[in-house]
Amino acid sequence: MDLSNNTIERLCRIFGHLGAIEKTGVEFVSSAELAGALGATSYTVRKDLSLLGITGFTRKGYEVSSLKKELGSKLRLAGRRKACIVGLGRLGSALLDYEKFQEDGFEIVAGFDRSVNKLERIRTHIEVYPVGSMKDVIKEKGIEMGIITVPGEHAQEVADRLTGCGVRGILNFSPVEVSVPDKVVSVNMDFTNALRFIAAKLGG
Amino acid sequence: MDLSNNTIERLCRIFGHLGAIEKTGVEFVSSAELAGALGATSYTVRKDLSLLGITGFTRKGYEVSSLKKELGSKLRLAGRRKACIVGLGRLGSALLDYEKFQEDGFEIVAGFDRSVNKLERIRTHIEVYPVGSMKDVIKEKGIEMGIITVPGEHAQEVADRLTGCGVRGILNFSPVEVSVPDKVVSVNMDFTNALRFIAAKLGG
DNA sequence: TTTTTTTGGTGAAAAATTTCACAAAAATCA
DNA sequence: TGATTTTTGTGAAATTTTTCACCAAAAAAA
Ligand SMILES: NC(=O)c1ccc[n+]([C@@H]2O[C@H](COP(=O)([O-])OP(=O)(O)OC[C@H]3O[C@@H](n4cnc5c(N)ncnc54)[C@H](O)[C@@H]3O)[C@@H](O)[C@H]2O)c1
Ligand SMILES: NC(=O)c1ccc[n+]([C@@H]2O[C@H](COP(=O)([O-])OP(=O)(O)OC[C@H]3O[C@@H](n4cnc5c(N)ncnc54)[C@H](O)[C@@H]3O)[C@@H](O)[C@H]2O)c1
Repeated sequence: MDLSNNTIERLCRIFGHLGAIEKTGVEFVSSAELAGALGATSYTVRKDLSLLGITGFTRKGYEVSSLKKELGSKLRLAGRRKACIVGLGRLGSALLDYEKFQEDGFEIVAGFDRSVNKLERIRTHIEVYPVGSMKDVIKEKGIEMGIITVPGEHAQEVADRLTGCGVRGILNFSPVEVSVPDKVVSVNMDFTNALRFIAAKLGG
Repeated sequence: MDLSNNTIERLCRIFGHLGAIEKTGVEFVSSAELAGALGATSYTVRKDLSLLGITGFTRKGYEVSSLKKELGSKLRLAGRRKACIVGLGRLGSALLDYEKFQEDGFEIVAGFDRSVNKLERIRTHIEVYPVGSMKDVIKEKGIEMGIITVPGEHAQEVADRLTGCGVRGILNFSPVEVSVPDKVVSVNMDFTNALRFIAAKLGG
């Protein structure tokens, strides 16, 4: 099964949205409702789901809890994944303590910084380490994903280090696009570029 | 001229990358180099630029400074834009003091929170206000863009308020997709979904 | 000077993605 | 019961996006 990035992204959002629906106690959701919450069309939602072999019920829609379960297992979002954060400045330390990642199965189990000063000062219940111990900590804790929150100048160097330690997924918050080996999945979240995009769409 | 979102997004990234090249003093850049830095192909870069009527020089590429200038004016990224942040918690207050937005022409000129406590405690040189004064402040300062960093439950309400005050661009950091009037541009940055996407791509 | 190489520009082809159209199934209604 | 409505599932059509092929221009090399 070979899903496009667009499809994967939408399915992940559906998965997230199902969590919210679940809390309301609603049992069934139609493709049109999902589409509305996603900014997509009902066709697209149905097609995306059918690509995974997921089917709903005529005249009822999809059963919320079983859809969530199926998506979770088909997209491998059900298990727990361990992640670390490199760069414990303003942004990195905010992320370090964001409890909601836990709820979604993402466990931030370590923070790294090259400044001993930062490490000493930081107040968190998550263990923090100097970058030197990255290899050991990542191996030992079985960390799969790395979050980069260092200045752009150091982003590539950190990405190299992370992939060198066996990390296969990278979420990069620096404005510099990092290049990674083929097998590694990397996503860039460039806030400034998001603002540029908005400005460009606004025009005038 | 009707550019696709993909094209606009790439052009914005090129614009950002040109800033970095400019600092190195390099005068010309080829479509292949830009493509490399972007994770695109040289065809796409050339086509994107040509859609804007931007042309380069045979055997030299594009002149960095004039390309930046042209992109800036064609995409309206050259001027200064004023933005505000609503929700001054962990993330919002980190964004409030992120100086680099300034360098790119985005001026964060106000912060809003509904908690008086937060407002009193926050240490920043940017003016902060209770949400009640949003309308006045936005009008008075000419704020065009709003950044939402409140909990998901309040995101839609804040988006409504912002658009009600005339804000036309929204960058939403909450995990809840907000719906806005047609004329308003909104971008969602859902970190958890980015992690989900990575996890789904990783598989196993 | 002539040839070769590099790089951009662009219409056409190919590929990918989205939308559509409609059959089928089930709930609702008359 | 039988007609009607609603909603899924999906192959086909339409649209969009990307890639390709190849020409022209200019620099470099011969
Ligand atoms: N803070 C924001 O609101 C914000 C907004 C948009 C983008 N960003 C981006 O996020 C990244 C982090 O921003 P920030 O404001 O938190 O920066 P910051 O300067 O506050 O923190 C950066 C941290 O990274 C550490 N560091 C630097 N080089 C390192 C290395 N090689 N290995 C390990 N640690 C290293 C520093 O010691 C510091 O603690 C930057 O790339 C920035 O552009 C931040
Ligand atoms: N902190 C993170 O690292 C992080 C990571 C991922 C996503 N997010 C998302 O970003 C958003 C902010 O996260 P946070 O951790 O900074 O939250 P937070 O709880 O620290 O801060 C939220 C702030 O919003 C204010 N607020 C609440 N309702 C409001 C309203 N209606 N109008 C104005 N202000 C209001 C609160 O007073 C508070 O100061 C959330 O949606 C969260 O899911 C945060």
